[in-house]
Amino acid sequence: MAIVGAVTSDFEAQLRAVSLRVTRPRLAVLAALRDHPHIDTDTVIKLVRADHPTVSHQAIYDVLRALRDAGLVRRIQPAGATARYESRVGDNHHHVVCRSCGAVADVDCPVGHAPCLTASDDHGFVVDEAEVVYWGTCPDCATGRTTQ
Amino acid sequence: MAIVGAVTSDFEAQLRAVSLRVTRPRLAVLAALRDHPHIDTDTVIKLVRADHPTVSHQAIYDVLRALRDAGLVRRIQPAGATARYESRVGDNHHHVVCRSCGAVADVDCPVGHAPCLTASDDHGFVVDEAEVVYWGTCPDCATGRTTQ
DNA sequence: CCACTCTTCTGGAATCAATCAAGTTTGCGC
DNA sequence: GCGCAAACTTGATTGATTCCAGAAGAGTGG
Repeated sequence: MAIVGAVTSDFEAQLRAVSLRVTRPRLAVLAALRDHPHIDTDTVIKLVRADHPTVSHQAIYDVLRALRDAGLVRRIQPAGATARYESRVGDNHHHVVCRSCGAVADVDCPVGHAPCLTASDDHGFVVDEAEVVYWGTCPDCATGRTTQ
Repeated sequence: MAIVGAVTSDFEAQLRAVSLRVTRPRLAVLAALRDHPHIDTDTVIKLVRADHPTVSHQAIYDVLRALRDAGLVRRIQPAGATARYESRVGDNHHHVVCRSCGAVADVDCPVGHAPCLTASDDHGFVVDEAEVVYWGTCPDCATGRTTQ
């Protein structure tokens, strides 16, 4: 598992770069986010416990919050769904969400930096980001309708 | 309060138009939504109980769901906040949300019909709506920072 | 290499929005 | 008015998330 080792030390560097201590739960969470682009909290807990059964759910919440505050991960929360996290940050991309199964896919932002849209009337708000959620039906749900 | 009576009968017409029974809780919820453009569930309960103290919270949730299913109100749920409802529907407008106090304001959509944006790569999804949330700081929080 | 300190993690309880279930009331067509 | 189905009341329950107190561990200086 030389590759895993190499990637783990990469995670370590990421953590040290933002002055966060390097702990097993944090490395495991980062690995889970690398392998699953749009992952919800519950799945993070399951994946982390596959390798480290003793990790508490509170640790996961703490880690995710710390990583979010440090800017290493982004939290997305489509209406009516539980929070999801993704490790792709910094390019201001958007998401397309399936109404029936909740699947999420990335959509590149043509502009690439925030805010990529300007409001017609901002009511005096200082807008720094425009978040776009495309709602629709994913290929699986559209064709087969078998997948739930 | 002749005006109130007139508006109440307007609500009554709205309900009948979508085959919903006219009940006091429903009229009270519609009145609350008319007076408060972006209202959360808890505030709806408080406002309705000001006039009808016996109305249960379950009734409010039922009414809001029925009105949403009927298309009379829209549910918006910015990440990290509780659900809010608005009675302005049908014009596909968007919202600007304050990061610090959660205030919401309407932003007109230049296109006016869904979907107003097209994804650069839709991953095979059939997109029917593009929801835009502008994140920023409202005038109160930007200047005084007193209103928190 | 060891001790110290502060951050992080563990385990458990609490909170809050929202939903579910059972029984009662009520709008509205007849 | 009658009766039925929709809607409401009461109360319990779920599920995601947060709070709290004490234990463990990471990083630092000796």
